[in-house]
Amino acid sequence: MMAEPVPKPGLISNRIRTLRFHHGEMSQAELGERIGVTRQTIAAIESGKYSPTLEAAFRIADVFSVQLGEVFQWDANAGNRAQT
Amino acid sequence: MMAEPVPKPGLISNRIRTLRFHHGEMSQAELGERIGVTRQTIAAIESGKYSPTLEAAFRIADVFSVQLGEVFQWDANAGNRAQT
DNA sequence: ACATTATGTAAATTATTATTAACATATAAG
DNA sequence: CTTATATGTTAATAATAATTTACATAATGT
Repeated sequence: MMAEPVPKPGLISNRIRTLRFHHGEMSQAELGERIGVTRQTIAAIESGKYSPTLEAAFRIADVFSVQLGEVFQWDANAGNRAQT
Repeated sequence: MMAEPVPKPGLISNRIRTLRFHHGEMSQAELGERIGVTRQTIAAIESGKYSPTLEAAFRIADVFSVQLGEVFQWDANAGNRAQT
């Protein structure tokens, strides 16, 4: 045994990249500055390496003037889905 | 010097307690079971000791069949408010 | 009185998110 | 070619969330 050396595909997806481009091609660095985290953190969140804290999630939605649910989507059924 | 031995009043408030009572007086333990965390974690989140992970927040909202924003409120202006 | 359930809270440990620093590639500008 | 910007990625460390175990009180029921 011993598996999962991989990150976390995760049940939570996000639309950060799209939203950044729809907001003047905002860079990861600028978004990071605006919400108070580093650009590496934005990159990690955007690529789904891990999920942001609830506060960071609220702040990101605020930057784009949308609801939290329009940035992050949680798949309630991931995990217990039919196999094929 | 040396302050803040206290938790974190936090910019994020929640209505978990109210929602639990409006859903058949659901106990902290049951809510915890339903979303996959312990009752102590629910107690800590409910009392504002710290914020839940984004996934836990989505799961809690799902249990009560409401949007995440109806359970957790983020005060965008906390921190930079007028002083009386 | 005794048992059960719900909740509060604390300490020690584990897991996860975030940080800084570093080095990489790609692109556009001059 | 050189410079600057944007992004990808990794390692080591720090900060925060969650866990288990434990003990406490209050309320309810028998």
